[in-house]
Formats: sequence, C-alpha cells, structure tokens
Amino acid sequence: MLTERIRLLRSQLEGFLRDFYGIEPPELQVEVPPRIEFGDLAFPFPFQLAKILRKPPRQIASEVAENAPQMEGVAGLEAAGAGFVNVFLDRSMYFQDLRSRLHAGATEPTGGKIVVEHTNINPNKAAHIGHLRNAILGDTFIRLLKSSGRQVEIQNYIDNTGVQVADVVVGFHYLRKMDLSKIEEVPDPFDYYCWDLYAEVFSWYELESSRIQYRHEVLEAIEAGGNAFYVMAQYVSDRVVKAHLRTMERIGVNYDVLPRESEILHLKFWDDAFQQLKEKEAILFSEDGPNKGCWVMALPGENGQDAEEKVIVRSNGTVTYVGKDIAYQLWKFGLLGKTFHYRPFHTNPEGQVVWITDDVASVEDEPEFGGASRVYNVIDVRQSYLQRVVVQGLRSLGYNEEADNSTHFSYEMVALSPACCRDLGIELSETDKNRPYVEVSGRKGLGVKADDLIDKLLKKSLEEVLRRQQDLPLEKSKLIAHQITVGALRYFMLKYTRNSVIAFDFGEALSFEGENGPYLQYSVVRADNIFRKLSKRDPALAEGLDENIQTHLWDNEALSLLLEDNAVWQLLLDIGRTEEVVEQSIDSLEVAGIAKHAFNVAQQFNLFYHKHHILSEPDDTKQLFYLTVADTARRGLVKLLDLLGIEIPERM
RNA sequence: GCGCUCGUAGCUCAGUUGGAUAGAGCGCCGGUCUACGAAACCGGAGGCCGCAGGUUCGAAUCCUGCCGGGCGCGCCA
Repeated sequence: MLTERIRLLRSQLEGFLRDFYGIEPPELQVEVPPRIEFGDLAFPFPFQLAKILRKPPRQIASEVAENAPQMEGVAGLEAAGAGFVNVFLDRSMYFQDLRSRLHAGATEPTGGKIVVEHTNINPNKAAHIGHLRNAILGDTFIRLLKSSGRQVEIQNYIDNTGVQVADVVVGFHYLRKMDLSKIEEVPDPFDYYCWDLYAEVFSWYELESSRIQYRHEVLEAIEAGGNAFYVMAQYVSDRVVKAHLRTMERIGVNYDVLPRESEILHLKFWDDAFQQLKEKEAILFSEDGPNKGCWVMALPGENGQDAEEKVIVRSNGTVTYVGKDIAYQLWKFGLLGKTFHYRPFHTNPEGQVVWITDDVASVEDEPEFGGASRVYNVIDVRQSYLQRVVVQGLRSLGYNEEADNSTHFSYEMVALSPACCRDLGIELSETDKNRPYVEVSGRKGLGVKADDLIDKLLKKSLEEVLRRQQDLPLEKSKLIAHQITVGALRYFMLKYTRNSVIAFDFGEALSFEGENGPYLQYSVVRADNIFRKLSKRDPALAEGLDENIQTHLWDNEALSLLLEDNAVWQLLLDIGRTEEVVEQSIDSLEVAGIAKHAFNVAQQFNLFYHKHHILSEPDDTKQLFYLTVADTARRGLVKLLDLLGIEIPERM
C-alpha cells in the first residue's frame, strides 16, 4: 500500500531533480522521520547532492520543497532538519486506499515453486523447545511467503536411519529386552518414553565402553534393511513422527511431505549424485595425504584458493552425511535423475493430507514434490558449515543459479537459563554453573519438552480465562485457552531476532502481561467487542457500516480535520506499512520484524481505544470516524496475526 | 589456530540498505476501572550503545585493532 506510493513519489522526485538541476540523481532513499510531526516520509538526498551541486543540504531541501510540482496523494513537502525533504501524505486519500486494500481478497500464487524445509526432528524422542523455535520460524516464514503471492511446498525431513534411532533400538532390544510386539504395547506418550530411554542408553554406553558396538551393529542392520532391527527402527520412527506431527498441530504447524532418509538410501539417490559429482569433477579421488582413498570436495577459501577439502566418500566406500544432503538438495531442485514414491501418512484436522516418501508406488495419482526454483532450509546455526558444503556441491556441479537460490535460514539455539535449570531440578556441573545458559541435550535428557511447555501454557491460560469469563461453557473456555496458548508460544519464539540465543525461562514464556501474543489477541478482542455491542445497540449502523462510510465519511469535509489527530494517523499509516514490512522480513529472513510490527500496531490501537470512547460519542460524524478507524485497525491486526499464525479468541 | 556470531537501561531484548532528541517489555516509584472488560492505559527514575582508533556532512549501525561471551571447523552422525 505504502510501497506503491513510495515508488511513484521516488520517480516523480527523480524526474523533478533531473529537470530542475540538470543532473542524474542517484536512487533516492526513503526513511521514516523520527517523529510523526516531521512528516510521513523523509528523503535525505540533499546530503548526497550537496557535493555535486556545491550547495548546503538545507538549501537544496528548501529549493526542492518550494519548487517541486504537486504530486498525487501528497499534501505537501517540507525542508527539515539539516537537509531532509519530508513528505506529508494526503491523509484522507491514504485512509480510503487503505480500507479498500484491506477489503481485497488474496491473490493466486505466482512464480516458481519455493521449497521450505523445517522441523527435521530426529524421530527418536519427544520434540523440545528448540524444535518449537525451528517449526515456528519456518511456519511463519511460509505464511509470509504465501501472503506475498509465492507458491510454497513444505518439507519436513525425517532421518529415520541415523544413529539416534539406532540408539533407541539398542535401548529397546538390549537394555529393555523388548521385541516389536512389546514395543507396540508401550503406552502413549511414546515419544516421552523414548526420550527417557535415549538418555538411559547413553549412560548405559558410558558404564561399559564395549557396548558401543551394539550401536554399530544395529545401525548397519537398519541401513541394510530387511531385518528385525530395520522393522523395529521403522516402527519407532513412524510412531515418534506421528507424535511430532500431533505436537506441531497443536501450534498450527503443518507439512506437505515428509522425505525420509530410508528412501534416499533404498532408491539410491546417492548413486546418481555420485555419478554427477564424478563426471563434472566436483569431487576428486585423493591419492595421498591424510584423506588418502577418499573422494573429497574442495572448498574455496580466501582469494579463490582451495583452502580446505571435505571428505564426501570415505576410504571404505561409504558416503558421509553431507554427501546424502547434496543428493537431497539436488532432488529439491529437480536436478537428480530420480524421485520418490509417496503415500498418505497422516491427515490433519483441516483434512489436509501429509504425504510420506516410499520405495514403491502404492496409490493412484501420486502427487509430485520437489522441482523447486528456490529452497530455504530452516536449520540452526550450528549446521552452517555443512550447509555451506551442500551449496558448494551445487556450485561445483555448475548449478550456480540453484546454488544462489539455496538459502540456509539459520537461527540461534534455545538454551536453558540457570533459573530454568533450577525449576527442572537439574544438577549443574561446575563448568555449567559458570555459563550464562546451558545447551539442551537429548543425550543427557536435558531440556524442556515441547508438549510439557504447551501443557503448562494451557493450564495457565485456562485459569486466566476461567477467572475472567465465568459465564462461558467449559468447552469454549478450553478453546480460548488453547488459542491464547498458541498466541503466547508463537509470539515468544518470534519476538527474538534469529541470531539471538534464547535463554529459556518459564517466567518469561508464561507471562501474559506486556509484549506477547495475548496482548495482540486482546487488542483485537477489544475492537471486536465494540462491534459486538454496536450490533446490539444499533444494528442498522453495524450492518451498513461500509455504506455509511461511503456516503457520510469519505465526502465529509470534517474527515481531514479529524485525521489531524496524529495518534490516529500514525496508527493508520503503520497498518498500511504491513506489506513493506513483510517484504523486508522475507528478504532479511527476519520474521521478528513482522512480529514487532504487529505489536507496534496493537500498542497504537490500545492507545486509541483508551483515548476515545466510541460508543458513547455524541457527535455522529466523529463516531462514524472512530468506528471506521477501529474497524480498519482490527482488520489490519487480524491480517497481521494471521501471518504470525495466531488466532483471535471470541472473548478474553 | 581459523571461521561465524553476539556485547545497547537493573533484567530480557528491538534498533537490517549509515540519518534528526537511542526505543519496547519486565522490574521499581506514582497514578487511572459503576466497563466498547485493567491480559489495558498514563507519568517518573534509569544509557561512556564493551574499549580504542578510523572513514563520513552525519556512526549503536561501516572499517581496523583489542577485551569479553557463545557456536562451528573429523573418513563421528
């Protein structure tokens, strides 16, 4: 909305500078003035032109402000500060544009397919708070992409044949002496059971170092397939994945397809990738040195020199983890000579089917996945090195465009604050005591499980709802508590920028006062309450609001006078900035930007709400104006909350 | 050792293409509810923006060095 206005303005001003000064102006930067009184947009170009024109910036700014032609949508220009040209928008026109924009529906997706991979939890234990950050970042990023008209495919990679699963199988077989039928009898929550077992297996390994052999034995069997360990691993993995899907469903996170490592192995994806890598000499056989007998890939260092090399195929002929990742990345772009088969794995509450990969075709009309023109991998920052190797793999194969379109959406981990460790009753080692936070560790069973956190939030939300809403049926209160829980959790994970480590603290995560999800929801509920009450008091006005606005507000000469209220104007101005913020958030991979923007808008709405008691406003025109502002604000906020994956409770 | 990243109010954090008087939440002090529900709002105190140089009309933001955290760097997975 504002983006288009700026684009127009910029070209008009550039044209003016060209004519007036006879120079070719640089691309004009646009900024937001520090205070609304200064104007709505600020152009700092006089500073840049000062040298060329040999005039002080302030003089240039004044000349431009005085001599620039009338521009549509602009009320006036002003020279300000040491040499800014500030723009005052036509507020009435902006308000009308904004409303018609908020009424417009969604557009059909265009452009090539974008694959976003996120979640990727090892299917051997319950999801924890770190996984929640991953899934919420990924899911929200997807919502932003979709809202700006991109076509998106959501993948959640399942490493069902790795050591982590093998360790749990070792636990079931050697430690618990359980066969498949016994494992099937383990009651839910199965992922919780595995969480404990996994940690137990690790201490069991440590007690007797020779026991690590069981891991190798089981791992080999799983990779080979067609044996009891393989079947056991499949069962464990599938059941844990189902648990993960249910956990993520609780917070509104869904997937299109679950590509599995087992199919990458069975369908021999690596063979094809290996062939390509050898043919194009992207990897070379190492004749001597420390990597003798391996196939290695050169990683470019400073000044284009080959600084180091990474082993892709070991001297015993097996492929490393990163090698399989290269094959998988090639498949995502449709650059591999092979593809998966698929079968339905799960149907989410909205009725959408989640597909999983398979070795053979088992259903008619298999969907097609992969073949993207752009790929985002949402993985924490500790995987940066390997992600770089994968991209280098594409580049070495000559797929430069695809390499450029491969983005590692990296973010920092969620760690446990000292206070959190105390809450959990965790004994800290001497070295850990001196740290600002402690890393979550599945091996040690150290962490906060996702479902535990969600349950705690649910309990607290329900208490708060019951305290405030005594006349609601319990089912409704529960629904509202759930919506508040999702709002609190999602906003909590989104408000930090991705490079900042979250030192998890229950107090902060469970707080419903201040900057958090419930605050945003509450703002909309307040706005909704105005209109609910209005429908009862004055049904005619509530029903015909849009018509009323059309006939009694837009042409009313009082409108521009009412819009002189800067607090109201700032609110409207910022709502119109949403699309710009979405694009910025996508470009910078910084989803926190949209979360902060939503909070900012909600804050301004609350201020407005407090200042004006709309329903008791005696002046009809004023009341209509305030109703229109409130309605615009709630529509803007609903849209913003939808982008964040946060629902609006009926009451709070 | 090399690479990445962070250091901003008592605490947790925004401040991303260099811009005008550095912001928010929590906490603290003091106010505002017979209601469009206070999960809110208003006011106040509280800042060598880690340190030192440099570039620039202008630096929390860019460059260099240093100090202090964190992460990564295996034929492991």
